[in-house]
Amino acid sequence: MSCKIHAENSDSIIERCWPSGVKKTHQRIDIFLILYHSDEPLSAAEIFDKLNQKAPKEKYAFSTVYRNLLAFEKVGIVTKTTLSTEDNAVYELKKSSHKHYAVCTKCHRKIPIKTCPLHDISAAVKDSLPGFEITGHQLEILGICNECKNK
Amino acid sequence: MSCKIHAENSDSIIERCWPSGVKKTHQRIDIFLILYHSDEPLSAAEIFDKLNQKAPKEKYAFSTVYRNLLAFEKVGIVTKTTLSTEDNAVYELKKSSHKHYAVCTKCHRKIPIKTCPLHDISAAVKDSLPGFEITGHQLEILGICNECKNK
DNA sequence: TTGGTTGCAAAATGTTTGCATGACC
DNA sequence: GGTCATGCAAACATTTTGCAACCAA
Repeated sequence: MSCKIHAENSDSIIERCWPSGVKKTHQRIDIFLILYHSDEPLSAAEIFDKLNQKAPKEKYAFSTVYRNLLAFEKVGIVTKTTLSTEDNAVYELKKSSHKHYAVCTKCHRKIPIKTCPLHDISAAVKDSLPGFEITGHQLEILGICNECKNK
Repeated sequence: MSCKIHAENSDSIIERCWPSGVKKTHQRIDIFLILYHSDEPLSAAEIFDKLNQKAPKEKYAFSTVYRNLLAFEKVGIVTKTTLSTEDNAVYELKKSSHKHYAVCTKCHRKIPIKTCPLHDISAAVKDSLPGFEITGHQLEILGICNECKNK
């Protein structure tokens, strides 16, 4: 899944990225790595599926997934959002630079957008919202992706 | 609720705005008027509550709300979205110019933003998404509203 | 009159919680 | 060894569906 030429092994990713104050369990580590290697936000169900397809012998509970996503969110390394095309929540690791997605309204594919077109917009918005302290924003571009268009 | 100086009465709103091909029932009309007079997107539960507080003698079923919101969506006069701060879907009438909201992350107040800062951004985004046909976008500004800040 | 719409109840999702067992430090 | 995390099951919330009675055209 990783796009790096020299794939970093899981141990060193964990060593480098693990949040302090969070006990390591193999379930947590597995969930973290799935998020780490995904280039799009995942639903709890998608994470659950990936867990079980990676290690069918292991047992994972749905509640474990939810509880750990919440735990990660609390220590600030995971963001929970809801895309406007879906009814359920999706989760992703907070990256140094935040991300936006182009969402295909047909296949629901989520394509990360490299640039954030909003950095200098905040000021303009600020004028129309006196007193409102902007802490962030969420942007989705909706449309039909290349693959769906050619069907 | 209406901000107009000469409040338009319900009958003429319905006569002017009712979508063709949709049978009129008093439940549908009530739901439509609630959406019409709201300046923020509403959840199915909020619409249901408003229905029953407006006319406590009448009976409305939750399923009626959902079915009619879907019916309105199908004929293209209602938009269903999910705000990133909430888990459930919200609905609003499509207005001639679409709207964005500033969402307070504390009280979840939704403040409509007058301008859409994205019209000329689409082009810039288009470059980074070859083949992706942009049909729309969804933007939320997150932050703390004036009221919450002064608590 | 007749087909679409409603209310009710039940099912289907998605998410959260209680509790006893089990694993990490 | 004590504490916190897990699995399981049950609770909960939101949304969808089946069906008989009902209403608008």
